[in-house]
Amino acid sequence: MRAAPTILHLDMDAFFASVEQASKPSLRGKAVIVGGLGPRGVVATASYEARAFGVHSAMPMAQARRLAPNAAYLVPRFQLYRTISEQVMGLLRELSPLVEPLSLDEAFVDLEVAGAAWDETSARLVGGGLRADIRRVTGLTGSVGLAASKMLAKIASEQAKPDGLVVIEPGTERALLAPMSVRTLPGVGPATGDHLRRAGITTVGEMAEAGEDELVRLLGKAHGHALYAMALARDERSVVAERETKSVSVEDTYDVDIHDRVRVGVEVQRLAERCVRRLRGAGLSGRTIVLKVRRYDFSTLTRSETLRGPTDDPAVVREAAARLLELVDTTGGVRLLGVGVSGLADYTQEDLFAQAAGEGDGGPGLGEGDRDGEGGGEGAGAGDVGGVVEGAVGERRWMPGRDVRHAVYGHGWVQGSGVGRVTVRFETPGSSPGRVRTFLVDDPELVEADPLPLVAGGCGGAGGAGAVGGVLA
DNA sequence: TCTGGGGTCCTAAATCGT
DNA sequence: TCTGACGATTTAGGACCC
Repeated sequence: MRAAPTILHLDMDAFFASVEQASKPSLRGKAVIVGGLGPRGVVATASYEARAFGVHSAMPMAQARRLAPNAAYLVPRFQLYRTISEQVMGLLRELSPLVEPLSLDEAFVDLEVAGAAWDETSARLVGGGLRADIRRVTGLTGSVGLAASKMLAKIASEQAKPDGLVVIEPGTERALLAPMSVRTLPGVGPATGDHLRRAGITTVGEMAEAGEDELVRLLGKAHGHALYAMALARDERSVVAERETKSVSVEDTYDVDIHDRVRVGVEVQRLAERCVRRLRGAGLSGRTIVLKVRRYDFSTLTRSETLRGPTDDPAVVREAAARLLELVDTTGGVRLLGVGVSGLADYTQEDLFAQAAGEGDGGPGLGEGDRDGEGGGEGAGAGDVGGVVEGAVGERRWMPGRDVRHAVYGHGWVQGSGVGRVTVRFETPGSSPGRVRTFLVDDPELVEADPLPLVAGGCGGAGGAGAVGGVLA
């Protein structure tokens, strides 16, 4: 292990919720909950104000509504989050070329290889400067952890939250870790945590005491060895900038279980097509097709088939998925269906797709495939892409949180809609909290709009992140 | 009103080739 | 041809992460 705290972990604070608060002044200081709004939605992110009510990520939305009935409930806007995330990652890459994003709101940075930091003082300086830059460029706060390994840097940023910076000094690691819960270690989730607890092990110190052989006996070879090393604060994993994709998949949970076998088949076909669109958008093809079925009782099964060679042909994937569906019993109903492709290869078969795709989805535009599927499972299976969905009767449904523009009142966002009306609050990131007005859902003066930059001046100091302003403008 | 969506990695059993 | 050993690959499931 290195001798100085030169691995940095950044974790943006309540990222999705914070972005929404930054773009909607009336929500600042309020409980904001972002997640799927359907009957089977779960919380993606809760603002710190909402956490005070006991709401947290992965909690069923229904439970969140009971705990915080007056919170603002919004659907995620991944396109916007991606844009902000790019700005932040751009700042990280100014510190070092070795940046490993873990998700939209988290990343590791190796400061040592870049010579950006070499001891505690210089590391602290870099971390503080980064936090200031993030606030200046995005208007948001992030927490920074600095330590000699990935695991410890991540634990440090956890302790720093919210809006802080923590350095774990080399030499102090084991003493720091010893009293902590085993659940602190990466790789110890609910199942492993229970397993260890039944063996009388609840803290990291007890794990280290138990010894390597005992952990291997309890948890298996790979897991046992890995966790024993972690318990001793040994973690040699390096920061890796580019990790290649191993699989691509799409799945939908339906608002109500599907019982009709024909309908199940139709859904599987659409999922297969969506999956291939994403696959192609990434310039990939794959050999193994996987069908995933979650039944009415939440039991989940997968069936897979490996082809002779990689494909990105929608017809081939559709047919494989259909064959796999024949292997599963869906009586009783299904709540989720998914289609995935793994065993990925790096090439695309140029012309096969164009032939098979035929008309309908506008052809194989690059990057296009990445845009769909993120609005959360639409129960009726409507192919929702933006925030507005055409209902069966041709009536527009406005998604809460969506940005809109009104010919007279200007820029605002959808606060809620129902019984033919839509309520809009008119405000922008730079304005003071705005007023609310209600319109008919089909008011022609009301149109969808793109999000505005969170900070005046748009792309700020993020050198080279030229696309940012364009997307937001 | 119980429990999302997109991934990664590991294990174990079955299967296949030599 | 039968039997066995051994490794690689396929398949299914589970745990974990954000």
